[in-house]
Amino acid sequence: MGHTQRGQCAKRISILDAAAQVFCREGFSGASIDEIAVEACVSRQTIYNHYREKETLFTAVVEDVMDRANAMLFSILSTFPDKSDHLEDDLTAFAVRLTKNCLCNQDGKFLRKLVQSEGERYPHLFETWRQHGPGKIGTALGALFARLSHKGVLRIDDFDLAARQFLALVNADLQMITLFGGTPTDEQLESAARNAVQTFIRAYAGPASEAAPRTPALAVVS
Amino acid sequence: MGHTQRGQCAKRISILDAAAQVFCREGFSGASIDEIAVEACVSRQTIYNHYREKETLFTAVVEDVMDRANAMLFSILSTFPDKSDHLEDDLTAFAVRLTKNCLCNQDGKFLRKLVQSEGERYPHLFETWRQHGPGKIGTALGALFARLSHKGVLRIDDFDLAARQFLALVNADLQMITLFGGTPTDEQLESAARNAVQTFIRAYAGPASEAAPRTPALAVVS
DNA sequence: GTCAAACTAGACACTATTGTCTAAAACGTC
DNA sequence: GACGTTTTAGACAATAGTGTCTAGTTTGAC
Repeated sequence: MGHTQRGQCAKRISILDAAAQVFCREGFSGASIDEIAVEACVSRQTIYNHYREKETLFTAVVEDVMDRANAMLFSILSTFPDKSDHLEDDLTAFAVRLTKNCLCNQDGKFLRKLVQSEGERYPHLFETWRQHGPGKIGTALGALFARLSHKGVLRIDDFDLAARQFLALVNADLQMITLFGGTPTDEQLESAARNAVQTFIRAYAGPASEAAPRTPALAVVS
Repeated sequence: MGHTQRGQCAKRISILDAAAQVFCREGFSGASIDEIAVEACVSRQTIYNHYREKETLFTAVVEDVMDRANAMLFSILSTFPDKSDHLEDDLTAFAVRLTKNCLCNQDGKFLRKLVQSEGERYPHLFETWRQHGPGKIGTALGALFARLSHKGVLRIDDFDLAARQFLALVNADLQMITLFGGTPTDEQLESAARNAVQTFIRAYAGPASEAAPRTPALAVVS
């Protein structure tokens, strides 16, 4: 048993990579092993050697993409602006990083599409993703917003809610583009992020919810 | 040629209905004509009589759902609060109507899922939908927000942007639920709508954007 | 160079699906 | 009840895909 790790590993990666693309393009039923084999420059039998059957390959691909996506996600989360004198610019830059590297990249597209189309068929597979991915991002972002709130930079009651709304706002301008598999340009990313951050800051800046519950009359500039 | 409209029409509806469910559940490739026939309580040949082939049936189903969804959408849009002394409550109720009858119902689920999974394969089919559906809802909602803004109830610069953000905020709390095909409860709908409306009003209420212009250049649209 | 492991190419049985065809049955109208 | 239309059930060929098997080839470590 010589440790031919490099060769095997290269094939594995090649297979996973090709399978991800084909599954994403055609869905689970529409993807054929032959197609994946051709795209991976590998014989069909090799695929069956590594992964017993189509479903095994599929779950392996999903787990692989999930791991990469989560790693990237928390890597980006760690760049959340901790101290900043230009909150709008820093939050915008953060939002751009987040969208570009997590939400709009290859893996993000794959997960959005596959969760949507095959999520109901593989509940446990995607539920772990939901917990470790979008579930965690909410609370993690929430914790980061909590820091900003405690510093008085923002005035936030419900941190998790604010995090969800932040993400939703960032997606507001991108959804139409990303819906058909399109990739937004850098300008679109920038614009979407800035629009989102401006609205977010307007909603959560200034001393609110102290005297007056939530009705208007809030001075904006600090 | 007796006008047996009722019988034929009933079959057509039955087929379209069953096909929508099966296509939604299994995707285009995964759905089999036999399955649809069984679900529609109809022989397979009848399907081939009405729709020449699988693809014809699929486009017919999509167009059918699109029409229903658009009709419902504009029906709900017409209930946008025109005059209101309780803006938050009225906007919340509107958001609940919108989510319940358009975004989270059977047709909304179908369109979200199928646009995502088959959108790239049928560009023209879903592009018309994009223009007549979500494309129009943005501008239509934008026009309604413009009215509120001109009355001084809200202070909005970019109406279409505000509309997109309103929709995004409403979805913020629902995405996690609706992602796996789940249907939110009335309480969840209410809560999501209220959270969204409160944040939206906080961002767009009060005299803003006159003393401190937040950014010179926005409104980037390609 | 040897050797074992991995890879390849192709044939193979099996199943599922599409779309066609036919003859019988059901339906609705007159 | 007769008639035309629609529906049905089933057989049917054609195609495509899965997963297995085998025999031959490459690869990499020693």
